[in-house]
Amino acid sequence: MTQDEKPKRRKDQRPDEIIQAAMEVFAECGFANAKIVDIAKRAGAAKGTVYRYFETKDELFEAVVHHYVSPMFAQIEKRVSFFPGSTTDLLTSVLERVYEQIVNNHERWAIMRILIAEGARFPKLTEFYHREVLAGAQRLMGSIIKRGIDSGEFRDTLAQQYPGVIVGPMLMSAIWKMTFDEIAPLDIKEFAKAHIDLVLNGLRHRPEEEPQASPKD
Amino acid sequence: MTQDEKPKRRKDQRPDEIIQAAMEVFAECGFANAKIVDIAKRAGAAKGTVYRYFETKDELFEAVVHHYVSPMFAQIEKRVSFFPGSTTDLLTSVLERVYEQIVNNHERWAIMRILIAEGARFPKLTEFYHREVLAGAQRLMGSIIKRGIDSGEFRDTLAQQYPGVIVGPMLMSAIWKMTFDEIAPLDIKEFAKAHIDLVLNGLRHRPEEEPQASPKD
Amino acid sequence: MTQDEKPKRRKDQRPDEIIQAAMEVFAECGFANAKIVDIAKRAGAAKGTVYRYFETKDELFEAVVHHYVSPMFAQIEKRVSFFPGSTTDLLTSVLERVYEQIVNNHERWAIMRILIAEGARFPKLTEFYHREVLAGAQRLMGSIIKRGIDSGEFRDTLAQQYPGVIVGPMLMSAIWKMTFDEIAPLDIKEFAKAHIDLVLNGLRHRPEEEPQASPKD
Amino acid sequence: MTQDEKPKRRKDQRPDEIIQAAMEVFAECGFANAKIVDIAKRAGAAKGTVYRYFETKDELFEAVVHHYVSPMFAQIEKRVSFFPGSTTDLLTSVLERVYEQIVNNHERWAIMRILIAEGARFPKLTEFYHREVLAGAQRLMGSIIKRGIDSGEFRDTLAQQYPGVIVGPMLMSAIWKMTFDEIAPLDIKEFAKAHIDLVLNGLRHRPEEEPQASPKD
DNA sequence: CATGAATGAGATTTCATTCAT
DNA sequence: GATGAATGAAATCTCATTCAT
Repeated sequence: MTQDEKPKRRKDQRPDEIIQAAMEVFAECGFANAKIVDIAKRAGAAKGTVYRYFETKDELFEAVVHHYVSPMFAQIEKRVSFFPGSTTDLLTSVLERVYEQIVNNHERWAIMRILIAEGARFPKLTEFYHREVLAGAQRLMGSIIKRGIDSGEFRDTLAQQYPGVIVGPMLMSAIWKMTFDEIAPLDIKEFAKAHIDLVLNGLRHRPEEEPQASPKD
Repeated sequence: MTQDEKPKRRKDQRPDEIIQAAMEVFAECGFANAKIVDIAKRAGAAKGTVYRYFETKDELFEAVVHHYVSPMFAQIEKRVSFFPGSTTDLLTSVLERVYEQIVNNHERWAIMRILIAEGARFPKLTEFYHREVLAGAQRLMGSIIKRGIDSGEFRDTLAQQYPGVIVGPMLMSAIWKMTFDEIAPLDIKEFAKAHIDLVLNGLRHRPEEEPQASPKD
Repeated sequence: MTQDEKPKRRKDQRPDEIIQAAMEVFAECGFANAKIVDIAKRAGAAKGTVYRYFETKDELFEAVVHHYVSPMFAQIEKRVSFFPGSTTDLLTSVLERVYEQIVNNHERWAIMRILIAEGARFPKLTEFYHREVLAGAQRLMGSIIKRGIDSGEFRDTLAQQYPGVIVGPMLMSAIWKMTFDEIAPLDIKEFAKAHIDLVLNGLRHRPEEEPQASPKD
Repeated sequence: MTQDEKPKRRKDQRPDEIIQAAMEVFAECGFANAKIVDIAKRAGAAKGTVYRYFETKDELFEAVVHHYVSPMFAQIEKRVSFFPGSTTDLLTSVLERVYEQIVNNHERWAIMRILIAEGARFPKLTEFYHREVLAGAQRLMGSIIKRGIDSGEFRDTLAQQYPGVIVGPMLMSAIWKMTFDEIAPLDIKEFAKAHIDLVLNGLRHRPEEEPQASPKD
């Protein structure tokens, strides 16, 4: 069936508008406290309209996650493979980019917050999130570290298998922003600097050590 | 005929039993999805009994937080000031100890998870948590790093002012345990090793550099 | 297909239907014993529907009071000022009219009954009722008596300042109707006669007396 | 040890103390809103103690009514039959006495207020109240008026059969005191004066009329 | 398609009543 | 007898979901 029989006035922006509104409301209220009415209102629609596109609240939440989560590290991953400079520069650039997203793409982190909170109720989503985001992040970090090891810049550390030790502070800063920032504001730029400095120094070879082979002394 | 069908209730355990049951249910379901009936049942009591001790669900949650949160870093902080060895050993020991708590004191992290999720509804609690736990953790980490700098072991880094970059991975592992462990199990021991290795190397002086803050001499 | 199976709901009758049902149930049960479900059922609606229009039971009660209370003496007051006959006839007519309302407008008196019972919980409503009904009644009675005094028909009595002494028996009969009528039925018509006779004789000049307040002596 | 740290409970004051406390709480809150706990506390006892003496809240309320209601007009009735003076004086004295009770015996009127409110739930009590109080009041008033008619002081009016027209304003003032006094305070003394004046004048013969029932001669 | 009134399951909360100590 | 912790029925209120217009 062709889709242009009836030229739609709005094409079909409606679902997207709703997803966006839902994202906002979920981010503000969490899943359980978000009310469909509020989502509808924020999308400039009526309650019933939401149900034309999403059968249940759960399904709407799933749609939100799918919509906002997909393209996070995939993009970066590609650029990484063509990055010309040193791995130090690469890692710096990647981390800086992600920190920018913490400041700018508030929503993405909000999703993680909700999954942290109500993951038990959405095992499928949790898995999806893991597959789409976390696994990607791990792979990305792992490959960067490997690149550094291969190039002789980085030591051969366990960090390669546990990239969470690299990423962890970012998660912390994101959560802090969302939860404690009003009580104790966090200067993300400086935090990022501190983080990158720590991580790079933590990964780098110590000069007296032999590159490549780093037997414990 | 023995009388242990109904285990005797000592003095006034009831509130504590309820708090414990509540902790468990909150940890499993989050705040919004936890049902008072379930908490009561798990405490071996009836709905109404919960309300004898806690006027509202909110108040019960507050009690849970207050009960489980108090003595986290305060203890460690004292021991730190008397630690005889090198700061490297000290930091290692502290991190290891906290990682143990991630494995053993599941509940404490569950509280943070709920606060992350519903902090907006409990600003007082969020503040309380920050004051009792996070501020302590920051102070602790800050003082350890300062000790290392003063002793000449550590570089004078921004990490001193942003201890979150040290602690971040721990938070990540805790959240991972609670949220993604079934999908992708995390070996906390190894993770801890990777973390400690990264952090120590990240903080340590690189030999070619001049120690920036030599021990006062 | 017939269309009268379900009587059409015109525009927005729902709130009014609910208010009416609520009035009935409140009148029968009092405020505390009235159950929202019963009100809803009597309005041919479901529990939740009541809450679409009235946020709380209290608010519903307020709406009931506001709806049934407004135009009680205000109307009469206007007609009074144009009444052509003697004040004796006027007072007689007014009292008769109000007695008719006791018989016919059961609801209005029911409201007073509830306010008497639970006034403490609804100070705003009590004040509203006083302002809309009682103050009006007092003003009305006061002005009628003054008219009679000015015209020389009535003595200049304290009753002018305490019109409650005129109206009191009406209140009594209304309460009696609602509370004791099954035990000892009251013939309101005769009661009214007795009342009017007593009051008129109580107010009238005794012939041997000099009219105490002749028009501007 | 001193003797009365714990005041000795003579015989069994307990039930009476509870009844008194209940009276107070019922008067303040109405029946439905009165809580057994509060009654117990005010009686200086524990919840359970109330149930040693009164099986249910309803029964307690009945006891309260029985206790506070019994001896209201019976006493007066006897004194009336021996009153030496004129019926005018008698009626004046009776009304004055009852007005005093409005001011002093707040509780008795509170009972009526509750019966007005929740009479439907307590038909037995309503009947009891009617029998003990209202019927008595009617009889009393009826006999006084008859005495006045017989003595030639009063006209032979319908008021004899509807004594509510005499008593009505008292009820009104009592209700006013309990419900509207904070909004518009009522000077009961003056109100009583106005009432008595109206009633006496309303009952008295008008001189030009032939006494319809002349004193036996 | 869009709407929002209507629904009712389900959650919280209250409090009369019971009963072991 | 007295106590007050425990109980659970019953009421209020919320909100996801349905469906007639």
